[in-house]
Amino acid sequence: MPEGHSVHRISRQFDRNIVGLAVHASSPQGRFAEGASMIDGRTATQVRAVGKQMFLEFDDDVWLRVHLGMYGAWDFAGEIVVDPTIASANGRMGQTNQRGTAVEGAVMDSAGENSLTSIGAPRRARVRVRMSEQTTGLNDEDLEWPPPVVGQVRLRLLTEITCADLRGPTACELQTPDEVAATIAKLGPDPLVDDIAEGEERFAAVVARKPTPIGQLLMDQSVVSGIGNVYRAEILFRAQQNPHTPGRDVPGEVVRGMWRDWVRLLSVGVETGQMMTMDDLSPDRYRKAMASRDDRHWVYHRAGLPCRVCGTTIVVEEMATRKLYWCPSCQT
DNA sequence: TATGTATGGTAAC
DNA sequence: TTACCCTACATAT
Repeated sequence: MPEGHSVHRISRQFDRNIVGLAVHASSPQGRFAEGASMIDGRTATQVRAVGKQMFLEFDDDVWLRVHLGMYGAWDFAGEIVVDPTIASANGRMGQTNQRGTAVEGAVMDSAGENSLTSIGAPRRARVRVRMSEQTTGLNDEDLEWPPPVVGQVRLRLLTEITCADLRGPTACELQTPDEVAATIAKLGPDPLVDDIAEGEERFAAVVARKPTPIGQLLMDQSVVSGIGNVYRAEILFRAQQNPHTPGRDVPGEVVRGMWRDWVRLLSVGVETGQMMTMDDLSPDRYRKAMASRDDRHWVYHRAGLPCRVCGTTIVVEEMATRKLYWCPSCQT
């Protein structure tokens, strides 16, 4: 369930647990057997996340490109270094098992949001982690090593102590350095990869000459990286923009404002693991939001419900084959 | 328990 | 334009 923030979080986990180590690679499902055999035995040397794609480099200029698509997921298991920000976003993560034998170091309790966050440094814990917005604690059956393969695992990467399983990706392939560069070159700016000011220039320049509706441009990964259907709807609402306005007709300062908003939202998303788009509310708007319903979004998935700001019914329509939610009154 | 939908993108038609 | 990847979750039964 990844928009850009998820991929950057996954990349962090690879950086902490895989990079610098030799891996045993396999394709239990069989569909990436050839690629896995090419990786097998090599050392991971660096990881990069750009937009919704992740690139993992191995010895001898062998790169793995992964795009999770809609269903893809990485599951980490074994003894992993837990990112404190990831731990803080998941109350159940790092839970000790009943026997209490499998956990090393200080681990947060089942209530979450305590020790790991406050320590501010990664700790080792033996856990099973789904790299989306949910994690599971440790059960006795998870102690088996290597972990039993469950379901369709396209690629398994094993170090001495860590297991990373990839399921259901849209893309999982090996690339040469030139191919990696070409793939990245086709992508629009990513606030966590590119210089913020340069990214703003690139984004604004492209939007300024496009007749395409701004609602489509925000989803176009060659225009800006990492924005998906949720962030698109929310950014448009926060900027009070009609999704149908041609890019070139959106005031330049508004376009730049949307980039800067994405910079902020992505940062929040990476730190919290959640697409929180109602963060910087004015006190008045905040009260209204809290009074209406326990939800994280302004308009996403709220078709038929009253706008949190003006009460107008939120509408849904198809744009670029995806559902677009917006407020016809606030977004003009 | 079964069904429908989804945060994405590519390839085949 | 459609199939597909083949998971997770919400909702219906």
